[in-house]
Amino acid sequence: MGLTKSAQFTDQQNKKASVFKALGHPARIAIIEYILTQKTCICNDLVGTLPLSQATVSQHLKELKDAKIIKGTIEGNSLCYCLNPELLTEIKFIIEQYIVGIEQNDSPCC
Amino acid sequence: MGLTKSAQFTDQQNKKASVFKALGHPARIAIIEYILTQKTCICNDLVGTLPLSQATVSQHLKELKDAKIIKGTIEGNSLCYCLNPELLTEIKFIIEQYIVGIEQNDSPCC
DNA sequence: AAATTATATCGTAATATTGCGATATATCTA
DNA sequence: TAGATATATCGCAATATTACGATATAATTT
Repeated sequence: MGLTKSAQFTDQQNKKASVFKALGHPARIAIIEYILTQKTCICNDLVGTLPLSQATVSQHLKELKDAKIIKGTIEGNSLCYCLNPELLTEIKFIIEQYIVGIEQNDSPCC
Repeated sequence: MGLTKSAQFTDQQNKKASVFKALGHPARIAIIEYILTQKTCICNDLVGTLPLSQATVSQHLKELKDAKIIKGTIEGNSLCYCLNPELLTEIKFIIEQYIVGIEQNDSPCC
């Protein structure tokens, strides 16, 4: 057991879940919020900001990058990460659809 | 290791992360979407709908309930779960804040 | 009251995630 | 080119999550 039955759900459901999963760790929320405080992008001054080692920060960045929540460009001998507004907009739409769906239920019960 | 350093992040960051974490599993996305297809609330016809056992479905419902994404009321000898529009609206605000934050960066770089 | 139905919880096995030190890779600087 | 700097990846130990059968709880029906 312990193996998520991804094959049994739709691609859409798995895709949505993996984006939310990427947002589901405080370090990754902290990374997103740190990027927002910077006018330009970040490099690994994150390592100085977060209570985590360089290896761990790099791992979290990778997860955010894999989920396309952030994107990065090479900037000399360091990497420059930015938030991806397109993906955040998609997430917003998912949640909005859910809210609209609730409102359309003409007989709410709880 | 493997112990998330929650104490090192802000309450806000931990709270946001735990809501997203609750959304970060395809079964829980499927549960949310199933509730949306029903005019009234659900009980455990979910067990017939999802490829998971009753125990596992109940566990996922508990996580959604703990995160306040759904709320339930007793309905005879079964439980009736509904989505919580307030919480979904909060999630929408979090994402919107991030999007606004990006837009206010006058020198985007990626 | 006994059987049925609906749901929750316990215990357990398996997989996944988190975190870090060590090491690899790649660019920049002297 | 050698050393410094920035980042990624490997390998491992520890904790967390997922899933399920068995069992508990509680209301409903017969």
